[in-house]
Amino acid sequence: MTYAYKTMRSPVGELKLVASDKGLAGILWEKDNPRRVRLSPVSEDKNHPVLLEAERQLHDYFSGKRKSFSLKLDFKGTEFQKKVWAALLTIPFAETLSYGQIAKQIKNPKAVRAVGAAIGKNPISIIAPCHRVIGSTGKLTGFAGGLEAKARLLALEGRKEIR
Amino acid sequence: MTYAYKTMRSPVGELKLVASDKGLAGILWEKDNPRRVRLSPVSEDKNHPVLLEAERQLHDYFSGKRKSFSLKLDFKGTEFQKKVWAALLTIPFAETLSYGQIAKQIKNPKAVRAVGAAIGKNPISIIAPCHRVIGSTGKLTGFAGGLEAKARLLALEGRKEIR
DNA sequence: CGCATTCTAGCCATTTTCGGACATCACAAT
DNA sequence: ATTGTGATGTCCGAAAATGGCTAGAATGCG
Repeated sequence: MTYAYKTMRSPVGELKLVASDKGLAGILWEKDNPRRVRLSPVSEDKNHPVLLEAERQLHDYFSGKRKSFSLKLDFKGTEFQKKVWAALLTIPFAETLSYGQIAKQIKNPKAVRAVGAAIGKNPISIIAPCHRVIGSTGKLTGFAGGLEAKARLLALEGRKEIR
Repeated sequence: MTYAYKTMRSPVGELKLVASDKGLAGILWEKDNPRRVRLSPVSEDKNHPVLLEAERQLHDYFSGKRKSFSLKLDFKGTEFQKKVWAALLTIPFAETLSYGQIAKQIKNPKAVRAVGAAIGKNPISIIAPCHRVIGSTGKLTGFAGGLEAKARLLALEGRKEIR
């Protein structure tokens, strides 16, 4: 199976959208480490319907016209990771949770570091809002797209925990 | 990708023939350990052209009417293993070689045990004649289908190194 | 001695195992 | 305030174990 992809510009740099035959499978950063998220083989398809729709919704999001997404998503990962990523989808626009709160939510309160690792491998950035997960102390800790981008996204949503 | 399979009776027990879209990929023994050769997922297809042809040639072989096979083979394995299995194909009907001789033939004369291990994982038994490889002392040593079957095959080819 | 059998130490690709490192955090002990 | 600890899933590298072996040495027996 081969993934279709397409790139787009955004306020947080170039994004690479990736789709499988089941839905959107990835939103990757320009300088994303290829071993962070493994989606291959890929081939470019600038007219893929899922990718075009994703691009449209993202544009709306970046211009402030959209606060939630409606797309078929196809998460590739382990059971544990899928649970974590599903939890991300429940965080509303402009709100934040800590890694520990996510751990509790998936009924595995001690798996805090594991949650961190799983979020670090979130394939569908932005739509699965890993940027809304911050340290329990309020620090931004880490972000695949760079902490700058994390702060930028939160600012876009009206929060100012930028340090 | 899914493999097609079909079973057949033979003088050395029931055989399971497996084909990929590129050719014959396996001939497995009835009580073959599933982790010896990994070909999955599979689904039964009693009319698969490659499998039917393989079955025909095997029948001829067992009834003494055929001394060599002519089929497209699709070996799944590492580079090293493929080299070893390719060497097997060069052993003529009714002849035998030792593991050390195979090692020499693939220009890796010291990789004797590695050759043993690779032959132990030969996916296409009988057609890739692992039964024609015996210890340097003449002993039959090992065989995935059981030493009995090994002796049987060699006897069928007119040799009598049965101990 | 001569010959057969047993032991031993190398050899090498693959598989299995093990130990850290991680986008953490609550709690306890300095 | 700062530092240490344990709990957790996944990945990755390194290290160890595992074989369908074998040549040569050691051993045992007439």
